[in-house]
Amino acid sequence: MAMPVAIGAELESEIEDDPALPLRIKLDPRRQVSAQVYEALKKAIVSLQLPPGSSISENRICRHIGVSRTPVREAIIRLVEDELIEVFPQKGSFVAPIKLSAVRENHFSRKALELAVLRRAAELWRAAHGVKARYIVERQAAALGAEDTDDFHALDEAFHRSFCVAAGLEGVWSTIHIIKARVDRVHRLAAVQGRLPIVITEHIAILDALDAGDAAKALERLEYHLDQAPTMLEMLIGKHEKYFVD
Amino acid sequence: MAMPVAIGAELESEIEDDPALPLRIKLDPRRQVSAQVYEALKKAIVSLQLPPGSSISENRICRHIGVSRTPVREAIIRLVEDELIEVFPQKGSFVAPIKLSAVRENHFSRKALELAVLRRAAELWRAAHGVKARYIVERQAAALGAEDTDDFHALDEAFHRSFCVAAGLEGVWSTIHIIKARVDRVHRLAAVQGRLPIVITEHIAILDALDAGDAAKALERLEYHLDQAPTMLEMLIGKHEKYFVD
DNA sequence: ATAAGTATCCTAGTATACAAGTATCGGGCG
DNA sequence: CGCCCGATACTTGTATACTAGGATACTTAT
Repeated sequence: MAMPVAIGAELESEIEDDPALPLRIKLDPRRQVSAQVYEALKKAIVSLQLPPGSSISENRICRHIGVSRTPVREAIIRLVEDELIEVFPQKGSFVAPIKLSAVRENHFSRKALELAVLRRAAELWRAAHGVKARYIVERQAAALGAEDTDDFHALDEAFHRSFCVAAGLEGVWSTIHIIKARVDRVHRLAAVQGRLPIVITEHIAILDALDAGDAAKALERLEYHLDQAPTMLEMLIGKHEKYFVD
Repeated sequence: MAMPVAIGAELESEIEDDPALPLRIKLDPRRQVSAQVYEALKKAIVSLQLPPGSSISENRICRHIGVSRTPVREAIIRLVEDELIEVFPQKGSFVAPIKLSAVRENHFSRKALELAVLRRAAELWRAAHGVKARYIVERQAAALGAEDTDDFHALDEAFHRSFCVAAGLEGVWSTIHIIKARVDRVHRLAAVQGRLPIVITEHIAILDALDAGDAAKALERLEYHLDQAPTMLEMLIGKHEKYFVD
C-alpha cells in the first residue's frame, strides 16, 4: 500500500504543523509558556473550537506551537483540575464531554453563590455601582453590535463579577469563576439562538431593580436570568447530542 | 574555617534525607507518583505540619522521597491551584499564608452552598439518610475518643458530604471541597481548644431537626455550626500571628 | 572600615530522553 | 473468508539535563 508518493506525504506531515488544530497562539517570551498554553487551550475548549471528545495529544500540541512537552503537560494538568480535560494514562487525553448531571449541579452552585452575593450587594448598593455596571452593559451591547462574541462573553463575566465587587466579596468571584467555566460551554451553545440581545435586557432589568432599591426583585430577576440556559438544555441536547453524556 | 570534620559533615548531609521535613510517604508503585505526592503535601499543609511560610523546594522534596522533580512539580502546580502554595519564579515556593480576607470570603461561599444544599436535602430527607449520617457521627465520636484527629476530620468531611448525597447533589461536594480546603487550616487551629466534642453535639442537633422534619431549625443550626470557626478567628490570630496576613 | 563587585549556589522554567502500556493495522494461518 | 498474532506507532508517566535569573557571602578596592 505504501507507494513512494504516500511515503513522501508522510514525511511531509511531520514537518508541517497540523492545520486541523484550532489553536492559534503567539508566544510572549516574557511570560511563562505553560500559562500561555493554558489560556489558549482553555479558550479553545470553552468556545467549543475544540469540541468535547477532541483528542488532546501532548506531542501534537507541543509540535504545533513549537515548545517542549513540559509546559503543555502542566497546562493540561490545570485543565484537568478545571474538569475541562480528561486524561486516560497510556491511552490519551480528551476534551471532557458535557456531563448533564454536572451541568445541573454546577448551575445549582452558581445560583446559590450569585444570589447570596447579590443579596449582600443589594444591602451595600450605591449609585456609583449602578453607573459602573451600566457602563459594562453598554460595552456589551457594543460587542454584540460588532458581533464580537469573545468580547461579549468577557464583558458578561465582568458584569456578574461587578456584583462581587459591590458586595465587598471580590474573592468569591474566583470560586464562581471556577464553577462558571464548567458550564460555559452550555452557555456558548445556547448563545447561538439570538438570545444575546435578551441577555442585555435582563442585565439592565437587574440593575433597574438594584438602583430602585428593590432587592427582592433584583434577586428574582437574577434567578430568572441564570435559569435561562438550563431551560434551553433539552433543545441543545437534541442539536448537539454527541457533546453530552448522562 | 573549613576543618576536615566540618567538610565530612557537609558531605554526609547530602546523603541523609532531611529529617526536618515533616513528610512521611510510602510510595505505591501501582499509583501515579504525582498523585501521591499531591496528597501527602496537601495533608501536611492542611494539618499545619507544614506551617504557612514553609519553604517548598522542589529539589529538597524530590530528594527526600526519592523521585524526580517532574511528579513533585506537578503536585505543586495542583496545590497552587488550591491556593495552598505560592510560587515565586527563581526565588522559591512557599506554603501560602492564611489570608484573612480569603478566609472570610470562602466562609461566605461555603455557607451559601451548604445551606442551599441542606435546604434541598431537607425536602428529600428520609429516615435512611438520618441513620447513615448518625453512623458517621458515631464513628466521629469514636475517633475523638481515640484522639485520632486525622480520622476525626475525615469523618467530618463525610458528614457534611452526606447532605449533598441526600440532596441528590453529590457533584456539588467537589465545589464545597475546594472551598473547604482553603479554610481547613483555620479549622485545624480552632480544633485545639477542646471544641471537638461540641462539634459532635452540633452535628447531632442538625440531624435531630432533620429527622423531626423541621427544615428551618436544621438550617439555623447548620449556620450556627459553620459560624463557630470564624468567631474564634480573632483569638487564633493572636496566638498564631505569623500564620496570617491581611 | 566600608562599600562595591564578583563568584558561587540556589531557585524554578524548559527541553530532552527513556520507560511502559495500548490501539491499530497488516500478514499469515486455519 | 475469518480469526489470531505480531510489529509498529502511538499514548502518558517519569527521569535527567540544561538555562536563566536571584540571593548571599566573600573578596577586593577605595
